[in-house]
Amino acid sequence: MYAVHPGTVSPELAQFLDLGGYAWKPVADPAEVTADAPPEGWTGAIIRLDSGTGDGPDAAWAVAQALRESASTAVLLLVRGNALDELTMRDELFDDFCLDPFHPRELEARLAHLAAGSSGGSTEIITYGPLRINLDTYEAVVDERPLDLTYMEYELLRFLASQPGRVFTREALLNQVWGYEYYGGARTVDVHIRRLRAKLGEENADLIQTVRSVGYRLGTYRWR
Amino acid sequence: MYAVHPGTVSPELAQFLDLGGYAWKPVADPAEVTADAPPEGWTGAIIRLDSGTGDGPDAAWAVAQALRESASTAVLLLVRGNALDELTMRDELFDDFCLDPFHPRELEARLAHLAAGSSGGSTEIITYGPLRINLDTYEAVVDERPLDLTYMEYELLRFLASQPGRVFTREALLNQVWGYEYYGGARTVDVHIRRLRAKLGEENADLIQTVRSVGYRLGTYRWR
DNA sequence: CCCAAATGTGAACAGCGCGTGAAGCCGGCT
DNA sequence: AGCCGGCTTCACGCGCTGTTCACATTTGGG
Repeated sequence: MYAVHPGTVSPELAQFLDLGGYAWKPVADPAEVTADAPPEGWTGAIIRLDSGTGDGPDAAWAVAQALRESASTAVLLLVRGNALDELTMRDELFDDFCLDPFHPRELEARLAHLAAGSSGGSTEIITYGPLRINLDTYEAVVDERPLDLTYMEYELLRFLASQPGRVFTREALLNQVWGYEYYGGARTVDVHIRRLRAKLGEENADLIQTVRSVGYRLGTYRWR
Repeated sequence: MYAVHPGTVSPELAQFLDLGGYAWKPVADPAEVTADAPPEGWTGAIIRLDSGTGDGPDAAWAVAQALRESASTAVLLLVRGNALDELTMRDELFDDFCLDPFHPRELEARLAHLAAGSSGGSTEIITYGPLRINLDTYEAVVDERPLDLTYMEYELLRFLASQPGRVFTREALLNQVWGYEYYGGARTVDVHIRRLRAKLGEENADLIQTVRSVGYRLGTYRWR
């Protein structure tokens, strides 16, 4: 079930949705996002960003925000060419957009792509080089070889991979991975890094790099 | 630096990229994805999916896969309207697409959206002339060449680059970079400056200039 | 042109950070 | 209770890295 804003849907869009077999429901304002939400949640959302009519773009953005924040729904914007500037600095409020008037096949492809879930926003699988971390199943593989990680090792690797290349100090790692109330030696991090490297194998041990006097990072350019 | 496939770039795309100030490099095949990768990694990728010419779509998909898997680069496809069917079932190989021929403003918006989505954190980068310092990854590059700096060298360079052109006395550098409680000879600064110049290379050694009887500074009016 | 101060250069020393192996410690399972 | 896997801590040694010194070179002034 797709949420469509504004409440008054253009004939072209309505025809496209009906002919394509999409289930949809108009959503007029942010309150209806939660009130009219189907039990299984929104499949996605199509929001027309039209600066000329209705309540203006602010209402559209409000609906988009409500959808993203409350249910992490994939949001697709329909924008007229002259409203492209509206998109800047609001990248976090939508996943994709389509120029309006739209080509039915393009819009169809975009909806399919969003449904496939491969958009940049909330991914369940972190991939970096030969490394792959499945956040749902708590599994990590490197070079298609599954890693048998302990809890702390997994959490540490996942955190490092969440922002590849960025250097984290031992204190930062202790705070973020172990928890803010943790008080213990910083060398503990070293030992876990060592085990991780060992389990990554000699080939990919340099995936985790040491930045002397600073901390560790999940490598960038230097591997291979 | 964007990766652009195929190697023979259409005039329209080349013009768009050049006028927009995008740094880009053609990539002919998957092998070049890693071989020609810039030190800091690809910013993104633009791949034309054209079923009619060249090596066909398979080569394009291969390049896309290499970019996604090796460096988790954001991939944007340029597709002609009649090639939209190619996209189905390959959602995991690209992040976004744009119909070709494209509207420059739409492509620009899509690239901006991809850039905003891929960079999870707020990456702070100091740029000065050929020099670039990434504060998050503790990496420094000059002329696209990565510098292998030690901790003190990096801290010193970062401090000098924080206020380009300004002259710092040795005492000021010792206080700000080494720490207020530091007690040591002022000549220590000279040695680090020397090593920095050496690692910057003969071409860019004059990025750090000596102001006799005063101290050192990064760059002059020539840059900026 | 000479001298002195300032800076560049090369090398050696010493301290420290990090990797490593191994030993404690704690909770869960049989 | 006894064992075991996993997290933490400790001690040791190596290699990097910062610091220092002696000497060469440059700069600027008298």
